[in-house]
Amino acid sequence: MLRISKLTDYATVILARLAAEPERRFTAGQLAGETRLAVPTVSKLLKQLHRRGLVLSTRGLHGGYLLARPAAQITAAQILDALDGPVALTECASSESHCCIESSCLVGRAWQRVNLAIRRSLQEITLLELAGLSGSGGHPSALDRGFPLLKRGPL
Amino acid sequence: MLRISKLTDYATVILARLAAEPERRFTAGQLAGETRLAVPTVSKLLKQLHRRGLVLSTRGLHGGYLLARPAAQITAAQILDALDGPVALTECASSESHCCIESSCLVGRAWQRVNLAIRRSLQEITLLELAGLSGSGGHPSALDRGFPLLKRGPL
DNA sequence: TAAACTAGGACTAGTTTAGTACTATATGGG
DNA sequence: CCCATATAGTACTAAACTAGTCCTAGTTTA
Ligand code: FES
Ligand code: FES
Repeated sequence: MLRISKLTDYATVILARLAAEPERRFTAGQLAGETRLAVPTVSKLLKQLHRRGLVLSTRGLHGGYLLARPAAQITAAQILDALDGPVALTECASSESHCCIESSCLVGRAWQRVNLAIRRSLQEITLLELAGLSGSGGHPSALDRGFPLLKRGPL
Repeated sequence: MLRISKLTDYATVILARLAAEPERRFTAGQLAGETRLAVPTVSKLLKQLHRRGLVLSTRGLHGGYLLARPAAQITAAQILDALDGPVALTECASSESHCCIESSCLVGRAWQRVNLAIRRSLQEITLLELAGLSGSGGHPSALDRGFPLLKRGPL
C-alpha cells in the first residue's frame, strides 16, 4: 500500500554498511561484495547518492566512497528523496500536474497533509537507527519519544 | 517518494462524495458525473470497494451504491488496503519474498517498523477527515491529538 | 603510461498501473 | 413475460515506471 522501491532499500543497505565503518573508504566492488548486491547496481546507486551529497567520492586509484557526514545526521527522508525524488503521496497534489477534478476535490489537500506528516516523521529517523547502530550511543533515539504525526486538524 | 496510486486517490474522491450524502443511493454514472471521472473507472473502483466491504450495492433498476458504514468508521488504512492490498514498505520485508541479502541485512526490519508505524497512523485517519467533513461534528478529530508514530526503539 | 577507480548516460527487459471492453447476472416496471 | 437499467466479474491493451546492464569518458596514483 505504501512502498519504497527496491533500489531505495538497497541504498539504505549500502549506507548502513558505510555507517558501520565511517573511516574506511569503500570501493563499489567492496560494497557489492559485502552486501551481496550486484556491482553495477551498487555503482549506480553510489553515483546517485554522491550526486545528492550523501556520500563523498574519490576517483582514481585507491578511490572509493565515504559517508558525507555522520550517520546521525542522515535521515530516512534524505535517503528517500535522494533516490525517488520528492514524489508526493498523490499525483494530483504534487507539483503542477493538473488533476482534471481539482476544483471539486477536497481530498487532494487531505492526502497532502498526511504526506507531510509522514515526511516529518521520516526526518526524525536517522541512518544510525536504520543501520541498527542507535543502541550504542547514550543519546535518546528519536524513536523513543512518541512524536506527533499530525498536529492540529482539520485537514 | 511515498506514493499512493492515482486509482486509490480516485477511490477516496468517490468515497468522499458518498460520505457527503450517506442516505442517497448513487449509480456509478452519477458518481462519475459528479466527480468528473470516467464512468468505467468509477465503475471498476466501486466494484472493488464493494468486494472489500466498504460500500453496499444494489443491483437492477434503481440500483446503486451506498457507504457500508458511517464515514467516521472508515479509515485511510482500509481504503488503501482495499485497493492496493497490504503491500509492505519494502519488498524484502513483505510476505515470504526472500531477499538475496536477508541475513546480512538489519535494514529490512527497520523499514518494516517504520511501515507499521505509518499504518497505525493511517488507521487513525477517517474518511470523515479525508472528505473534509470533520469540522461539523463536535467530536475531537484523531488529527487534533498528537499521537505517537513510533513508540519505543530501537528499530 | 598503465592500472584502478568513479561519472555519466544510454539502453533493454520486466513489471506495474491505468484504462477499456465485454459478458453475465440481478431487479423492477410495463 | 420481457425489456430497460443497474451491478459483477473477467479479460485485454496501452502506457508508464522499475530494475538492471553496458559502454564511454574522466581522474588519480604507482
Ligand atoms: S486533485 Fe486530483 S483527485 Fe483530487
Ligand atoms: S532483506 Fe532485502 S534488502 Fe534487507
